[in-house]
Amino acid sequence: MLTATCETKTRSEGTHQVSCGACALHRLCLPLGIDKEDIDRLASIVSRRRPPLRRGEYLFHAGDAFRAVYVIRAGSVKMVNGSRAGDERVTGFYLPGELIGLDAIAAGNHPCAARALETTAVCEIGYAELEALARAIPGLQRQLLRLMSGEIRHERDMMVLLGGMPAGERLAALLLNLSSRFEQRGFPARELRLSMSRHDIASYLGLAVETVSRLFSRLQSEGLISVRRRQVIIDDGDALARLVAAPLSVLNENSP
Amino acid sequence: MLTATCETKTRSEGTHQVSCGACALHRLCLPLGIDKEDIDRLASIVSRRRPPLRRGEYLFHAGDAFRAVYVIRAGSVKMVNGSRAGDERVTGFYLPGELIGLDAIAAGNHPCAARALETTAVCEIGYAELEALARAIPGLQRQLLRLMSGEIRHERDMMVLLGGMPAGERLAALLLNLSSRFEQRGFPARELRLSMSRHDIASYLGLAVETVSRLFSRLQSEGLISVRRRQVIIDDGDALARLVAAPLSVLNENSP
DNA sequence: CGCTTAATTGACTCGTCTCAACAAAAGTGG
DNA sequence: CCACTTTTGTTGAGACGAGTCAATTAAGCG
Repeated sequence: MLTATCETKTRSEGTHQVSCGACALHRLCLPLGIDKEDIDRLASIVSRRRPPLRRGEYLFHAGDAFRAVYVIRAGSVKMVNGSRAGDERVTGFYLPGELIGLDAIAAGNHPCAARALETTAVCEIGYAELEALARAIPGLQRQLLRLMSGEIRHERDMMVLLGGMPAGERLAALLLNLSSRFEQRGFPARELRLSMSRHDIASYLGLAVETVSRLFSRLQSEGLISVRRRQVIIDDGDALARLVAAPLSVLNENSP
Repeated sequence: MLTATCETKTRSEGTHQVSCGACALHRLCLPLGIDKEDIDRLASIVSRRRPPLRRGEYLFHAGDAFRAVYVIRAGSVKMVNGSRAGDERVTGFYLPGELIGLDAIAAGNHPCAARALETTAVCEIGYAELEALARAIPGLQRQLLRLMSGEIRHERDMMVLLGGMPAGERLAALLLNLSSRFEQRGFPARELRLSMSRHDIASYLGLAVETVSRLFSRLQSEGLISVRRRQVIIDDGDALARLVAAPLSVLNENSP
């Protein structure tokens, strides 16, 4: 196994072969707000996982013991909640620079599985080491807390979306969300190449696959987007945004 | 104003009049896993907010600058998302010992308002101080991260609930959740005195008030609970739990 | 070039929302 | 303390959105 040997060597000699400081994603990731020298200390506890995951492979399974958190380096990942097939639900999509596994701290094991949507490379960070280093580097602690706080906020927004918005607005919200995250990463904001299937999208948005498919068609026929399979072009982002912000029913302020 | 004077005095002289170590809630709250002496340091940055909030009063509003986090000492609070009336949505209910405000760290202001459901007392903890102290006390940092992680996990569970479960199971899940949290706090697990209105419950679960009302009636007629207004008795907790765990459709494992 | 999987579209069904009326508490003021 | 209004909760009838079932087309992939 030539490959395996090669990979092993890479790992043993090059835990921080490419420093976090030199990483293109450092503005989105843990290093944000950390001094140059401290970044090297961070890099020293980051290990790149040897072979990239291929489409469909699991980074970890639901129930796995929690040892490390991961940052997507390239590719994308979906979080899947639910042990047995059938009640499987996608709870999130993660792009390069995003940190996953933080939801496992409390219980000590991963509540969801992480599964690659395409060929995906990740950085692995032992949690014990991360926690210790966060104590030593104030900026790291701060950024870690910020990222977790942002995650809470995002999940809450999704709660509101899933709990109250009609199907069309859910899809519009997802497209806008992906668009802005793509843009942050240097991809064109209006040309999305979705790595996830309609099935994944439907599961994430709490809809049936058929509904998602119909919605893509409808948004296209209304001139808001152009769809060709997983290639989506946002033609009228403002209209999409207006959809999402749409005030539904007009209720009055009511007591406590 | 005798009361006001008294309260003011209490605050100025007794920021940590009742130490966190002596607090009945310390097993649920930040002090968990912290040494006795360190608890005093924690107590020194905790201030009790002077007059308790009365039903309907706000602890903070959506958009308020983020300065502190709060722990419910007594009473209960709802988190309300949405600026103007109409798109108001309840995103959570918080009981004694629970920490709120962590979702504000990332953006620097509160995304949701916190509103008292009944007479409610809180502890206020300046975030700058908390962050600094977390660096000095490993156990505190750990507990803070654990709490945030738990919050992420909980919000995610709610996402799954709201995205995929029928109305009846949503209500059942809420009742069971409240039941176990009541129990942790020393209240009887099967006799719930709900502090929130049907309207709040409906908003939280993403349902219409009428649907919630009907569901209470239905669960009662099925013998699972006994309802008299906000007094709920859980007669068959196992049946409720079975409802929640119910596997819906049987889908097959499907690729990436 | 078949075979399997992914995606689209149509017809019908069902759950939940909306509208509307009503009942029971809980305040409010004379 | 009682009539008053205002909340809060319950219940019914009809409408609509989204799910299910089913058939068809278009891609991947070996």
